[in-house]
Amino acid sequence: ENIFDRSRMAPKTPIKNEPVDLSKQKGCTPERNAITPVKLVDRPQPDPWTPTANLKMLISAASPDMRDREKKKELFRPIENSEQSDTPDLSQYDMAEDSTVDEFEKQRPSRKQKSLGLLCQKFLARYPSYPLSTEKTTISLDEVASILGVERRRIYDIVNVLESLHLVSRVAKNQYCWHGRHNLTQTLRTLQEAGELQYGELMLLQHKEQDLEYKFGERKKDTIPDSQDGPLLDLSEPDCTSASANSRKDKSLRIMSQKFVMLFLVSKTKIVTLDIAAKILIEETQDTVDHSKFKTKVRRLYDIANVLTSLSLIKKVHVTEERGRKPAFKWIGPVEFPGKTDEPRGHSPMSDLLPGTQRGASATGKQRFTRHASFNGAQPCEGAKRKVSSEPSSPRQERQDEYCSKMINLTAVCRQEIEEDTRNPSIKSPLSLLPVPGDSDFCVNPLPQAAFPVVQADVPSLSLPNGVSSQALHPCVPAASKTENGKPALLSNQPFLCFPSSSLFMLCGGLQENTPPGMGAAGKGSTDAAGPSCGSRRSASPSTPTGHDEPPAKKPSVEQSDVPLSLVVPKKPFETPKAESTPGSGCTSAENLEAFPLDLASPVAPEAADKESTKPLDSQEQEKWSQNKDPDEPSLGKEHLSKENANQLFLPQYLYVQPAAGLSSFNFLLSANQAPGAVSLAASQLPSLSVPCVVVPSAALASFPLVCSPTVTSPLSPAPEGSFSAASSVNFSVPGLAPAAPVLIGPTAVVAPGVPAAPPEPQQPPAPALHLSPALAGPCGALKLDSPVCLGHPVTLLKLQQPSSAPLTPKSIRPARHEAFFKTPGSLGDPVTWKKNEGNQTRSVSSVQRRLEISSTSPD
DNA sequence: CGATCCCGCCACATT
DNA sequence: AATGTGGCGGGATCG
Repeated sequence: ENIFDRSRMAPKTPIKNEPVDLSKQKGCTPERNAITPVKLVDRPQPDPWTPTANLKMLISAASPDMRDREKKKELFRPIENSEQSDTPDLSQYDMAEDSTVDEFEKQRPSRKQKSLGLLCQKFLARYPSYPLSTEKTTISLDEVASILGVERRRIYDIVNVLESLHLVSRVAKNQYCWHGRHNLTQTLRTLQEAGELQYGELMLLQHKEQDLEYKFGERKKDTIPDSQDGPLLDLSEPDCTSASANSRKDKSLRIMSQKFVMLFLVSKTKIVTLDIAAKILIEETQDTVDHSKFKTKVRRLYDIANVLTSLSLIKKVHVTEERGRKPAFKWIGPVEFPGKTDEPRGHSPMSDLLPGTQRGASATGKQRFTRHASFNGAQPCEGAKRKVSSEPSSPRQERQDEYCSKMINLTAVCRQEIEEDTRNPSIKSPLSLLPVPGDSDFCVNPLPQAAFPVVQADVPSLSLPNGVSSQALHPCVPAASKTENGKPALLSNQPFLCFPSSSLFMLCGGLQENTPPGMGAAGKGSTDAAGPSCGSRRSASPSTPTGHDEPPAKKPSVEQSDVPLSLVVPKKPFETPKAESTPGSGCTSAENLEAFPLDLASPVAPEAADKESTKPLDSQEQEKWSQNKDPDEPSLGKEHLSKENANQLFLPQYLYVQPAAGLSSFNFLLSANQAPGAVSLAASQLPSLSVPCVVVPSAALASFPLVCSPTVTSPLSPAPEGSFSAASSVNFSVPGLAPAAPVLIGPTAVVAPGVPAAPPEPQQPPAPALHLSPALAGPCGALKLDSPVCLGHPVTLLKLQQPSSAPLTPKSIRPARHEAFFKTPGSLGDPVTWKKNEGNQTRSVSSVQRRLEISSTSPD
């Protein structure tokens, strides 16, 4: 009702902002247009009394939806968009005018009408929840702001949150790409996994203390010299404050939003009180926490909560604790994500988003440059950039990591009594990794690379567990398969294991190229197997893949999952905390996510494949990535097998990559074991290159060439888009990487490919290098990679450090965490292997192995 | 009076 | 320097 008033009023208000210029708005995509026919009017200036009022009016006039909505709903509640609207408007208008006009005073729009929640609903109403894959809808901030009648600032609030869930991705300045909820499930799954890592323990405890927070020890990071992880984590966080160096921005709403969501996903009760969330999010500081800081945090949480409420993911409730009632929110979105779910990266799932925008990188917070670097690296492809001129991305990338996390205590969360609902026992399962595929084009983002680094690490750990899980999803996969005997198999199951091989595989497969990303959607996909095309991303179906969140089974599956995992799982309660400190790992969660896609994709992929294969739906997707995949493998043995496999993997196997086209001379060797990470990275990042790979059993590198198409080809270079996509994955593109990453390996354990390594900056050679051979580094960086170098080392792993990516690595960190989890007592076993530094990763591996009981020895 | 959270200043980033 | 982003918190409203 008020609304109307508003409208009328509007005219009067003086405007301040107002801006509205429609001019620019261009539009967006066709779809959009269709949807919203109107755009807006004109008029800007007016004389309105209230500032916004006029805008609103305009807006309303313009978009039917909005209006409806407004009226209808009050605030939050979900909206569906309906479109019904139109008609009414007119009438309204009229009405409005008549009546109120003067009163504006009274009526003022009431604060509620201007609430972010309502605004968000309006925003969401403008776009389809499940847009066709085919087109991408672009969103112009200016346009939307004017249409909705709000200042741009408010739109940023909404978009930032949506971006954290991958419902949109930033394409360029002032431009966002609407993805809808297709990938929401995947995103949530990823967040859940990340959340478990970070907060899992806490949750377990939850009840125990409420607030406890432990501090996680100090993060350790010690080991890691360089990188990334450390930094991220650790530092991370400061939250704000200081600003200083790290970008303050990094953290931001986006990250906060992801963390907030993570808390819900990890919580058994699915209810999180604001104060607890705020404490957790504040991370470190808690103790100290200034009251003001806390207050600010809460404020932000309200902002996020309003958006999430509009998405119908949460709802407000109150919990009564000892002290009394406290405001809280309950998760009402999907709870479980069966293993997979989507995967598909086909479309562009989140990964896209992530990478593209910012997420990817990350790395340290501080250096922003990195971004650039990354870009460079990544970019090579034109593709990437092509799209937007201004890409946004670069900059932000990093942020995420940053502070990842510190995790904290959440504990409390659960316990309280909630008013509304009770608690559910449910829960989550564990971890699976996510598969996320990346890809996609739409987003364009160049930066994918970053991500993967992390991945590896993580993956391993988790993965297995679920059988389900699998997240695999990914596309990647299989191709190669076989490389070594069994390995592949392994892959499938285990995440980790797989990597190596998988990665390779992927690469190989990829090589082929992918079709151009863009291609039509449908067409390409065709088969999986065949599919070289991987790239395409999307093939087809728009929605299918993931299946929307909704439908999916959310819960059902859930339960199952948990159990299985156990192995790896995280649970490690206390230890972890400190142990790993997790520095990095934890943090990254968000990033991870992002990262995941990339990485995961590869590694995981295998698994995914399996599942998928199983599943019907995915077929498409599968296709994509799979291209080659071998379904066979999937086998399912999953766990068991995997273990075994794993072992195998760990064994000294290495992969060799030959130089391929892209790289020129790049040769890689990966250790099978760790490689994963490495590999993955590569894959992810680089879109372009394809490299032939070979795996070498232990020693002999040379010999086998496996797979891969030697040539690469990738004419197109899908780089940009494709990169992730399955196809992409396949290829290695190294471009970016190459430089950055040094792939090389260190003789021993390397640790980390993932984790540790991450050098902060690309540019620098990573110092981290812990192991890397210096030489390599240099070259690599350059891009050029000299392969030779690498080769030299016997063992080695790869690590890529990417320049930009490097930062990314941090994400990897996560893995570390895993380690922690894993960390078993014994892990230390190999001397060599585990170095401290690497420890993390390595360790994790080891532990894993252990779990697996692997005998593996060290390479060589 | 506490819970919400709009509003918009202003710092930082990108053009 | 202009413009895009978005942290942040005062203080107005709501309940």
